[in-house]
Amino acid sequence: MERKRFLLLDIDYVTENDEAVIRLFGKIKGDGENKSIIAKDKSFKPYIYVYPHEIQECMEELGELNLKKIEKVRKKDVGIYKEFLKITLKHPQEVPKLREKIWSMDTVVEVREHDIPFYRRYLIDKGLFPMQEVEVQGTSMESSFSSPEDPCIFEIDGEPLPISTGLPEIKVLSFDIEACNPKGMPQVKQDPIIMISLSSNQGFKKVYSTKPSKNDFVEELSSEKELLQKFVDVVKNENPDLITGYNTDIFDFPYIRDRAARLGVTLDLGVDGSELKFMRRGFANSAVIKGRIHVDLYPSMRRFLQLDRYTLERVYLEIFEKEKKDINGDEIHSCWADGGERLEELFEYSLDDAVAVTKIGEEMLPLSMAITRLVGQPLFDISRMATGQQVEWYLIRKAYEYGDIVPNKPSAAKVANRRRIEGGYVKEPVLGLHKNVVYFDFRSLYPSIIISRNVSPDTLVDECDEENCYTAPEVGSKFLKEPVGFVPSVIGNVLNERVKIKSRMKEATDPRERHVLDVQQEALKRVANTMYGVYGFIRFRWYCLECADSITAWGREFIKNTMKESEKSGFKPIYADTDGFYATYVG
DNA sequence: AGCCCACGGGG
DNA sequence: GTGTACGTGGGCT
Repeated sequence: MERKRFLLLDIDYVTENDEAVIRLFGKIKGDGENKSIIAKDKSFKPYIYVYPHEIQECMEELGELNLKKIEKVRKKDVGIYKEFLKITLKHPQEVPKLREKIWSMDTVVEVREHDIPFYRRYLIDKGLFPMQEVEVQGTSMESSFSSPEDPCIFEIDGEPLPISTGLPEIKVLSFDIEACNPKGMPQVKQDPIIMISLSSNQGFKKVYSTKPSKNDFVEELSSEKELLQKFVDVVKNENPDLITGYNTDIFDFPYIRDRAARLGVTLDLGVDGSELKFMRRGFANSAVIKGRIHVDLYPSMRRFLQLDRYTLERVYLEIFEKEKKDINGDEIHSCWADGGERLEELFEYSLDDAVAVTKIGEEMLPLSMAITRLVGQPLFDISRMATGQQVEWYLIRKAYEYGDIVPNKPSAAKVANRRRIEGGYVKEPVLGLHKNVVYFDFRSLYPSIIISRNVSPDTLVDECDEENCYTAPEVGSKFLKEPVGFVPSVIGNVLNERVKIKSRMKEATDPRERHVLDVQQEALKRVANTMYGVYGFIRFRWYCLECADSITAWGREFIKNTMKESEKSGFKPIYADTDGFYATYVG
């Protein structure tokens, strides 16, 4: 038996001999080493929980189904211990087939944790975190691929071991394609791809095109087919950990896919030799390359920045505070047709776009990776998730650690019935120009209210003696003082961890280490500040109207009291919103 | 006011 | 893939 240690980049499962096999995609990093590994684990099985009316009868009824295993387990459900049946199945795809059947049984109240994707379940149960290292033991297998960067195929025997270390250097390759149409947006049926630009965070800069240039960063290919083949070859040769672009889910990759299909080019970009594929994520598609993380920076930028528009130019200006050179979309066709100096400009613009994406990635990816390492789900998923969903998956992992059973996702009917909550306190501004303005910041108000008032679905009670509970103003909801609720406990740990990291930051002398810690504490802050939101978002598992209303009620009270208090010290409040208030000092 | 539907980014 | 965005703003009834 041998051991392998690698950076965990991605995870999925495949079916081999009717059995689900988890695949961990990683990189063995060392002195300039950039070797891919695919570690397979055949031992993990899917499972769901069943809450029975009467446990013995239910076991008997379930026994008639062809299940792998039925066990009695005790799990905490919204603060109360209950006996559940844990049902192990043979294959993840049995879950959607069987859960309806089981749910409709007379002996069954409900089915729980039936909608947690298999690879996510694996990460949670094994305590693994993407973008961290993992150590596995097992056997190296004969590789069946013949790509230049042949991955090591490894069969896991035993438990994978999470290793807590710093983040090794990540290799990022960004790309951008150009295609043009005289009348507007290029049409995939008629307009070829005219150039593909690639830029890496390790100095790679190239434009491939079907026209020549006097610039030496441009390489001419004889046809569009050759151009696409070159793109595939470069990706395989560079073997990046991450592939980034801007709106690549919606534009670049679908365009490449359709042109490649017409021209007969195989887009075998995956580490396992698999082809580029598309995943339905709701209404939009995402482009998936197995074993490499495709991060479309566009959805990430929508989350991280608060802007009126999210064009690459606008985002670039926001982050770097300078303009990026830009060619108007309508002009691309004439630049291409005219040739000469205008074409040279187009080559430069195209490369500049890819380089801009690399630069934006260098600024923003560290935060995405820190959130990935905190939440513990793949970067591919994290980069496309709303912050509320990130928090939900963080809580699902914590629920597993705490021995709590996860609430079900609400049905469409339930979502429609759920009410949105009243917002924070807003005081209309006193109009005019004010001198000596100060800002009282309460952004961390909600997390601290959740902790200090123990606001959680599992501490919410109908009736309680005044001394044993906290009662929210206006709404009157009551929360037990003891024991510490699930969400308050999780937020408490997040904030404690953040304090620890901040003190480590103060001690750190290496500016790079300080930066890494700074990004980590930022990720913790974001998760803590979003966490109260899970109570108020109607489609969330931990939705709790009373909790959400109580938090904002306490928040309003707190802001108003603080405003009143500040007046005693000579301040005059002029404007307040949810997060704090402005005041002038009048003495 | 309430409902429906289109839109975002990309060239 | 143990799946099916999301929030908003305009036009219309």
